Amino acid sequence: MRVLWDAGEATVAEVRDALSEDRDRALTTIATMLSKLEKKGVVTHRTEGRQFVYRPLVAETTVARSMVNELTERVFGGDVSALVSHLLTEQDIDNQELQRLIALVEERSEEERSA
Amino acid sequence: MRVLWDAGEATVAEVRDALSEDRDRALTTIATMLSKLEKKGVVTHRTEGRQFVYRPLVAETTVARSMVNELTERVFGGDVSALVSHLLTEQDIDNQELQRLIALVEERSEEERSA
DNA sequence: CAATAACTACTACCGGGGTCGTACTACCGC
DNA sequence: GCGGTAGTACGACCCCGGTAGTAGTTATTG
Repeated sequence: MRVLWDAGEATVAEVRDALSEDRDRALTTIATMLSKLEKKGVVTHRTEGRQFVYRPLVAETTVARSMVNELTERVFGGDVSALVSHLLTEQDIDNQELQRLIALVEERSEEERSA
Repeated sequence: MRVLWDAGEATVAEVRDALSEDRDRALTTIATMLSKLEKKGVVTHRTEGRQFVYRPLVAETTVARSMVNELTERVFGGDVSALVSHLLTEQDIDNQELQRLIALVEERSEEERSA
């Protein structure tokens, strides 16, 4: 998952190490997960010595897109504005964050105008 | 779930009817779901005649908040701006939608300034 | 060369969400 | 009063994601 996105590729042990701050899983747990992910087609591996080096097959943004879409659909009936509105009113957003959001939206607005 | 949010309260049959556009489940399916939801503490029911009338116990915005939080955490490392940025660049947003977003952000910005 | 360590393969288990069938109960119409 | 029906209770499955143990295989090392 995330580890592979960040590292580009990694062995089972490397993935486990990268995840070790989170919690300690058995090595076989990681190996099983990676196998299952491979069976699902989202990662692949090559053999290097006697280890497997795994590599993601789907881009992080692709997954992000589908997850955001799913959430927008399920929770906000597909209305992106409703999601943003929720963000602005229900989520904790400090002033600094708000400034960044304004900058983002304005930037996008610029692009749109020149397009 | 959603049906109860919308209707305020509903019997098993009403929930099934409201969901029937989606797909046809057996009545017992709905009843089981509602029981499980009740055991989880998110809905409750009163008895009216020989039917149960279910009512949500948690607000929709509460659930929305936790789901959005979870997504923001898992996918964007807790960075709300990253989520919005993703929305602006990766998701399909038409001009009209963008205008609404701008209005929303500006409105929020106003409130912030006067606070 | 033999013991051990490093890895993967395979299988199992658990919990949770979703689906339903069967059993039970109480009411209603005749 | 009795049969049928409307409705819930309970338990059974299935699938999936996460976790891990055990077995088997290959390399390493003394």
